Formats: sequence, C-alpha cells, structure tokens
Amino acid sequence: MARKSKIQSDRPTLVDVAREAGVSAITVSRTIRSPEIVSERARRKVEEAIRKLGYTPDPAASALASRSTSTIGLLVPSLTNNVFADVLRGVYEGVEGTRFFVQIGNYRYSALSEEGLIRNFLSQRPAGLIVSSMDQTPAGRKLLEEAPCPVVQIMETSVDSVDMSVGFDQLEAVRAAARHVAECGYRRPGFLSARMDPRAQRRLAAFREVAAAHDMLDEARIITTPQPSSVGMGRHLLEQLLARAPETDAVICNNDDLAVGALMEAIRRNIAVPEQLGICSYNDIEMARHMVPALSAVATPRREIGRRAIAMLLAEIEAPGSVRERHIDLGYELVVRESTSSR
Amino acid sequence: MARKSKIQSDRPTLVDVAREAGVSAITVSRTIRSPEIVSERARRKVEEAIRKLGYTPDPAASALASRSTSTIGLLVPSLTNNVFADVLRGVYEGVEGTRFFVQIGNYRYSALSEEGLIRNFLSQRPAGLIVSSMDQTPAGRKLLEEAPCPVVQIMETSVDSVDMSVGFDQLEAVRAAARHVAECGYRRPGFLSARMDPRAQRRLAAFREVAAAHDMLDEARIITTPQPSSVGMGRHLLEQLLARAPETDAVICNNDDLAVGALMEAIRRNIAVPEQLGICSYNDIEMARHMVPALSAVATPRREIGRRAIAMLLAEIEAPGSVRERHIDLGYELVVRESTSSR
DNA sequence: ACGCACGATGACAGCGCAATCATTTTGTCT
DNA sequence: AGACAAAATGATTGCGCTGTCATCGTGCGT
Repeated sequence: MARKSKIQSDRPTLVDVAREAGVSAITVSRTIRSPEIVSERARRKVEEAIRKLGYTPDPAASALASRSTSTIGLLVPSLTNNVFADVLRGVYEGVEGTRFFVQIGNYRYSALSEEGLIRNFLSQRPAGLIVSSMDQTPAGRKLLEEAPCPVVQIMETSVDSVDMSVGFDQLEAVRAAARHVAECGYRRPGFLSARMDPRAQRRLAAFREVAAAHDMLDEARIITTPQPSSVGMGRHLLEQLLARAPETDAVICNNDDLAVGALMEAIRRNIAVPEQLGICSYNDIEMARHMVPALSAVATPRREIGRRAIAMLLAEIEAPGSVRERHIDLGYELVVRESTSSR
Repeated sequence: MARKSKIQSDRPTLVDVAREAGVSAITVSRTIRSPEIVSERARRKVEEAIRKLGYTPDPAASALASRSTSTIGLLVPSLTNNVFADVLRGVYEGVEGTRFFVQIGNYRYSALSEEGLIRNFLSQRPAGLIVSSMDQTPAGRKLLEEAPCPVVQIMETSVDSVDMSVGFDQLEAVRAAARHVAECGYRRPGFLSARMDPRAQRRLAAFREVAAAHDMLDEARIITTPQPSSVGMGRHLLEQLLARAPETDAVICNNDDLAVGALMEAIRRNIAVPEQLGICSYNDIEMARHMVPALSAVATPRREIGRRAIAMLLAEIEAPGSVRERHIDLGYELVVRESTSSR
C-alpha cells in the first residue's frame, strides 16, 4: 500500500529528477524544453540528475498537458511505390536532428482509408500533417481545413489546396512526354497505366488531349488496369497493347515500373527500341537511366518535394503564418535518353 | 473565467459523452474498450452520444492513464531498400483491422541511430516492437531485453534473440547461391556487395567459405563498397570487378539492385549472360524475374517475415507468454532462371 | 541608496482517461 | 420469497507533465 510501491520497471519522473537535482519539477521541465531560460547552475544540476537517473520524458503526459505533440503525420498512398520512397527520404532528411518525428500512414490508394487516417492522426494532435494528394473525400478535406495544425499537400500544387502545397504540374509533365514522342516523329503512341487513382486518371486525360491535338489519339492504344503497378504488369500491359494495336510505334508509361516492364517485353519480342518502339517513362527513378537502352523519361522532383514539404511545415510550426511562399511548383524535367529517338 | 471556456476546437471528452448519454464516464470508457461487459441499453445510448458529438478518444490521455499504447514500433535500416518495403507490406497487412498502428523508425544502417530510436520508442510505452536485426549496440540490446513489451527480431532467426525472432538462415542462403554457381560449372566467381552492414559482412564471409571449399576463391574478385546499393552501383561494381579480374565468369550479387545493374553493364559490354558471365541475385524482388535474361536468385521470404512477425507480436500482446514457437525459420528458395546455366 | 524591471524559480491545478474498489442492479437457486 | 452470486455501473483518484500565475532575487538607472 506504499504510495510509491512501483510494480515494475517504473521510470523516473520529473519529480524524481527534481528531487535529485534539488530544484522544482517545473525547472526540470524547462531545462528540457527551453534551456536558455534556465540559469547555468540549475541547468547543470538538472542535466547531471537526468543522466544519473536515466530519465526519459513521457511523451504521453507531455501531450496531455501541453495539448500538442512532436509528431508529424505523413500520409502516403503506397509504401512500395518507389515514388513515395523517394519522398520519404526527403522528408526524413528534413526532420533529422529536430525534435520532431515522422509517423507514416499508408492508405493504399483508398480515399476512405485516407479519411480514417486523417481522423486518427488528428486525434493525436500532431504538430503538422503532410498528405500526398488533393483528392480527399469531402469529409477528409473538411477535417484538413479545420485541422489545428499546419498541413502541406504534396505532389501537385494549387492555390486551392487546404493550406500549403509543394509539387509540380503533373498534367504539364505528361503533356511534355506526349509532345516529345510526337516531336520524335512517332505517330501511333500508346499509353500504359496501372493503379488508376484520380491522379493517374488526370494524367491519362492530359495524354489524350495532347495526342488528339497531334491527331494521333486512338483509344485502342490506351491500356489501363486498376491493379498495382509493377514490372510484370508493364510487360503484361505492353502485351495487351500490341495484341490490340500492333501498329503502335511508341508507348508512354505512367510510371517507371511499367516502362521497365514494357522495355523488357519489347526486348523479349525482339522489338527494337527506340527504332520500332519508342518508350517514355514517368518519374525517372534511379533504375530507369541504367536500363539498356536507357529510358527517356519525365523526371519528377520527388525527393525535393519531401525536403521542401517538411521544411515548410517545420517553419510554419515554429512560427505560424511565417511561411510566405505557400505554394511551391518545383517543375519537372524531360530527360531524353536512348529509348526514344527522332526518326 | 467560466470553467468550461473552451478557447478553440476543443473536442468533446468522455465526460461530455457521458453526460449526453446519461451514464458515467467510466461506462463510456468501457463501451469503447470492452463493449461486451456493458449492457445492451447503455451501449446503445453511449454509441448514439458518441456519434452525435463526434467524439474521438484522446490517445495521449489513454496512454497516460493506462500506461500503455496501441503503437507497434517497427525499426528498419532503410526505407528505400525494396527488401524492407516488402517486409512493411507484410506487417501492414497484419495490423490492418486491429486496434494497433505501426510507427516506423528508420535508422539508416546506423546502430547508434538504432539505439536512439529504441530508446525513443520505448519511452512511448509501445505495445510491441519489431527490429530488423540482431546487431544492436550492447546498450541497445540491453534496452530490448528489459523492454516492458514483446519484441520480435526479424530477417534472421536465432534462439539467442532478445525475445522472439522470424527470419531465415542468411548464411545458408548465400551458400546455396555459391553452390549453385559452382554446380553450374562456373569456376571464377566474383561477389558484389554494397552497404557493408554486419549482415552483408556475414554473407560475404559465407560466400568466401563456400568459394574456398570449391577452390574458387580469389579476393581480387570480391568487390564491396560502404555506399548504398543501387542499380548504378551494380554497374559500377561490375566494371571494377572486370577491370581487376577479367577472368571472372560469374558474379553473385548481395542484392537485386546490384544484380540488375551488373546485368545491364554486362549487356552494355556485349558480355553474354549466362554464357560468358553467370549472375545470381539475392532477395529476388519482383523486378528480377522480368529482366532479360531473367535473373536467377535466392528468393527470401520478406513479406512473409513481416506477416509472421506482426502475427506473433499481436498474439503475444493479447496473451503474454502464449506464443509457443518463438523462433521461426521461414527458409529461402533458390530460383534458377536464365542468368545462370550449366556449362 | 532606492525603486524598478526583468530574469529565474516555484506552487498549484488540471489535461482526459483508466485502475481500483465500492455500490447497485439483476438473475438464479432453493 | 429470500439469499446469494454475478453482472452492471459508478465515485474517486492519480498517471506525468505543462500552463498559469505568483514570488523571489539580481542588476540597473537615477
């Protein structure tokens, strides 16, 4: 019945540290959170006591008392998609060394799932939130708009975003690919796309638009699947495309997995790339440039998006309203390699 | 000065719900956590009130009061490495639909960083922990041993593990690759490895052992780099290998990125695979089987490791001590495709 | 030397929930 | 019908920390 009968592994608390250091609990709290407002002498004593006792703050208690956490929520539609692996890398580079840490939520391309995660994350009072699209459910969007923390939407950018945004013009990027293919002289391009989320849909629409403008649109050459993207799927989609439209002379792939798969299938079939078939990829992950032939692609600034997103978020957390540029367009780059060529 | 002067966006609490439902706060708490012990009538009233007020529990308060959370910590050495992307997928499949959620910590192959993350995670009182190696610092290992929650170590398996383990015999897997290469009749095999973490080191040692046993070991044919693995690095390492040891007739790659890179470099150089150069990969991510020629590889059960790890962990959390098989060896599989062949 | 401002420190209450034990209600058996 | 067990519910307290104020000391200007 002893007041302090610790059952097991009970960690030292602020009070224990305070007693050890001969100061009050709140002074300990302050030496941890804002050492600069504590006297040199007190700080040293407290630091010594912390080390001696092996004290670690309890984030739950801190969150409860302060009504805020050091968690940055990051919602991504996929963990296997290399695109988001690169974004992740950028984000992690940015949080490193700060007091914040990232919590990842994977909604697997389900807007409903995303809404649930938004709700879940917000219930934890995060310091900030990064979400990977503009395509929330209405309820999801509302939650974000009313969120008591800064929010950055990534991948695309728009002044209509909930709060801040970092990305690039996905449609213009696809148009650049389509124009490139047309300018090379290919006249019967196809389009391969997997995982038809809203963004993929919009990119397809952008392709249709440019293809039509060049009078080279044929719906028979547009092959899509709701299934996940993979190299195998790229082979399979090219197989379908060639079965339906053997006249196809180029193919734009909605991401690198598909492009690599399409390239491999073409090689299997002894179709000469780029002579008989041009291939243009999207995103340009590392592997693409090393294929033989090296893949031409629209390179997207995935890692930089992660970096900038976290930078904006942290700045806005530290000083709300301080971020001037709230919508950043990082652009894209058409990288012409060996898988397309003028003819 | 009103007691309940809410500044902003203050969410309803248990007490608010209780008042609305005409029951006590603890009854609300119970309908949420263990509905089966609450009467049908009370449950309905509470659920109605929750819906009406849009109540969400505060996880911080819950964690503080109960001294435990629903967080599962998952420590991985890399987020870009496809190996862990697959593990992640398996883990996510397993937590889905449970009350738990996964928090990922990326220690970027730094044992010191890992120790910090272990400390950090444990301070949050996680429900369980999954760590991706056996190579913790002594302090890190001690922390895990004394952790007040179940711990699963993955990728390798050993009765010496801290608590539970799921994996396979990495050394035997590499030996299988080396034996396969020898049995094909290759006599001057090389070994390519990036990111020389302890596990990669051990695998290299296993290769040396088998190569020596077959009297085909030559240190000049072992090319390693501490830098991260990538397709480009695979090309680069093969280039180095061929410069140092042009007689090389096969190469075992410590993972798929390197193998794909090596294959591409071989194709660039018009080296016939598998006739002039055999290539055997490790892990066998999806892409490997679609290359031309398709890569022979030792396939590792990454996704299944994730699945089993989370399953064990959840079982152990629900009923401590209930898990019988605490060390699971999932084996590996040698998949012979086109990049190696008998000669 | 006095008063003032500011830096440094502390006392106290309460964040929202769950553990614990007490109490009431309900059902069951003789 | 009465006694008892079991189920259902509730009152109280405290988890470990931080917000808010109050208090104390120190250096400074005049």
